[in-house]
Amino acid sequence: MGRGRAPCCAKVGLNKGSWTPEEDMRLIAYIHKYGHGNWRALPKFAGLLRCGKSCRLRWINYLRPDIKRGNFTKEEEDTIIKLHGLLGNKWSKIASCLPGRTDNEIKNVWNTHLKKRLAPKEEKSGENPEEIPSSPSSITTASVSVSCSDEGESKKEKEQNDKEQHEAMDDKIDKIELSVEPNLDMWDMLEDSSYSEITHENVEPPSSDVRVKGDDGNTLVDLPEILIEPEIWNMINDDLNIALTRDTTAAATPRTHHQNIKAKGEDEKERWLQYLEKELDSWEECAAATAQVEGADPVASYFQALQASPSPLDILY
DNA sequence: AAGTGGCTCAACCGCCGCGGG
DNA sequence: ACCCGCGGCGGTTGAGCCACT
Repeated sequence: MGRGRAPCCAKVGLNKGSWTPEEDMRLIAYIHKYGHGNWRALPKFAGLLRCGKSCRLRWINYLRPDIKRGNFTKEEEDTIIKLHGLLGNKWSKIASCLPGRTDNEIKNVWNTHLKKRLAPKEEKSGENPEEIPSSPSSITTASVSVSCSDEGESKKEKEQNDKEQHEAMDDKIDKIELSVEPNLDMWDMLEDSSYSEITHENVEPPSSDVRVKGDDGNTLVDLPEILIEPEIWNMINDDLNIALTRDTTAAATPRTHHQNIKAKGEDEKERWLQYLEKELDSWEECAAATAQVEGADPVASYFQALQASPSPLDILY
């Protein structure tokens, strides 16, 4: 603890453990519509029985649009190894150099795979791979030009940090080459669609740009942008593909999460599009219905409807 | 088929640094 | 100068999965 501050949230009455699809959807829909200016307050406004930290972690490590799924490539592993040699256990810094990968993921990969893989070499060479090289000589064979991004930072901070990092690196090394993919700046994309950070001083969330009009042309209700932007659905694309690949009528062979991720293909994409269209209709129906009731929550209505008519999400979990 | 041990990874925990009041 | 709230980070945990016996 820092200076005796209170816990980030009152633990009593809050959900812990694995996230349910409903919680995921609530978080996605809320963040996509209102942003996450205040993690502490977010669960309250999103109707989630989670602490802010849990929401933040779930978003950053799993629900973010630019998360890359699947196994690490050889290039990515090499990058991690090299950067770990440079930076040590600075997982967030390493992650910033691997677009689509999270610090948590990298940490897991290091602890479960790379560390062990390097262990035999360490025994042979007598070196400890976890130690940050004390001198540039230990990495003289490499030559790196790193393009890192710290997505959570403001541009000013980012520039400053980048400068400091590069200066620090320059002190340690001459030049190291890493194959780093071009940064995927999904945040820019999201921010363009009224995604900017907000504070939650008022109980009422800000109004949306997205509205549905009634037959008379009057605005009926603010809708989550999930209605019109398929990109947001990509966040859960992989998981939904799992559901869609299952044969819901026959006794399909159960498949693991990893197997399903690998099973993606054109057929799944087609079926996904069909599901998307169907699902968007569901949202519109719920939104139209809740529009008749002042203060009604379209998200809540959506999930109430889901209980009556299960979607692939229900099959998935 | 059942038991078991190892592995994976999502999630939690506690601490730290920063910035605002 | 100090206090406090918050976001972020790194270490750790444990449930679920899988391979092997």
